[in-house]
Amino acid sequence: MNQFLFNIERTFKASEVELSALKNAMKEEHLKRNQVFLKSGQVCTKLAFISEGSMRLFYDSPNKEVCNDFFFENSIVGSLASFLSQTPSLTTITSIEPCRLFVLHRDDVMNLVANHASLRKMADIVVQEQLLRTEKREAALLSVNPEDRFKNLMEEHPKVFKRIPLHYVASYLGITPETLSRYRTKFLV
Amino acid sequence: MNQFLFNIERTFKASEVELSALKNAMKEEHLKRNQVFLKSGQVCTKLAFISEGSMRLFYDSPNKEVCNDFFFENSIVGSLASFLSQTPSLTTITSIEPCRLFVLHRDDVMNLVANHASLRKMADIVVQEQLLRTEKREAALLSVNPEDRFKNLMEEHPKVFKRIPLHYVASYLGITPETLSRYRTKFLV
DNA sequence: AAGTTTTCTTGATTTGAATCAATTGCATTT
DNA sequence: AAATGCAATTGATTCAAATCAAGAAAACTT
Repeated sequence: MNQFLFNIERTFKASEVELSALKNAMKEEHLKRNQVFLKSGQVCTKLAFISEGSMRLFYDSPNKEVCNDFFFENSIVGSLASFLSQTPSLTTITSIEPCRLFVLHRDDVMNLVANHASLRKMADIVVQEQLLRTEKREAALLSVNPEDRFKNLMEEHPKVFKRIPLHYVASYLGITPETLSRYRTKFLV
Repeated sequence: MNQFLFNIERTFKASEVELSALKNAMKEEHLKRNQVFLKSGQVCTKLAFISEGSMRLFYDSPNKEVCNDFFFENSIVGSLASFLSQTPSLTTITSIEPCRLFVLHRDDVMNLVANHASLRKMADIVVQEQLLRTEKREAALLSVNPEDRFKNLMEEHPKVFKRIPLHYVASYLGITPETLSRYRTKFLV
């Protein structure tokens, strides 16, 4: 949590008052491995700052799970689309490793952003980053072939391969676990 | 423009005052075929309501263009990520058919949403819809095979095939024009 | 209207990833 | 430590889409 608050103070020039308001709203929660944080169909009523651990966000469509994203310590997790629109989430979010979370409930978030300019700015940036991320991901899925997507991920986020089960990584890359396994032997040995 | 204002009045219960504020801020502009509305690298400083015509938003990466989305009359176009963050746009937006636009500049948008609750609500919903749309698209690109993506698009947005050059549609679907052509003969004849 | 360019189609071939099928490895449980 | 179940690898085969290569058909230009 301190890391989070420090980032906010530095990045958004948040005041003491704002920081303590934020701190008071955050409740510590723990998840074991493979526990559900948000189930698709439910409305997302909370966001979490991940202090330790890793999580994944995925579509659990009838036939197969599709892994959309991974989250590690020092990032904020939640279904923004559902959280903002208060409509049922299309995605499920679960822990991968055991997690220490600092949870913010929607009412508190709404109060905080309504009353504190720097926190409003922070919230806007969370949304912007999500928009940028999905825009890039869309383009990558359309224009980069699977093998290069693998190479890019290896280069940009090597820890994904160390901490995330590979069949989830395969799903994230849009390939089968077999193909991922072959890429690994092809490029690592 | 009237269609747009009517929608806003009905959906967001905007008052007379709010509607006329919005109306005053909108400037009519016309685009010929294949004219640029926003070039990648530039900051997106305006949004447009499309009154007539069609547009496309795409990544113009070095090797190939990747078409991310199409827009038709009665929708709002712009790079939200760039518009909100005021960072250079990753995407380019051009007209496909000749367009009649009603353009809103950023300063005006910011003033309108700061001063009018119903317009703020509208802006939030524009962002939410974008988040939902990209979330779904991501999942579709990962979990639906190209042929089914084609069939879904045929079913959900048949006008795309009538009004958009097919090589753009192919790019949107993540396939080559040749493959799209084969799907068409396979399913239509 | 003739010519030029762009878009779309059709066919032959290649290629890369999925699928099918076992096997091995690893970790959790008892 | 043995047993169970899940995860990852490896090999053989199939299949779907890309690529390569012309042509045909529209759509602009002059």
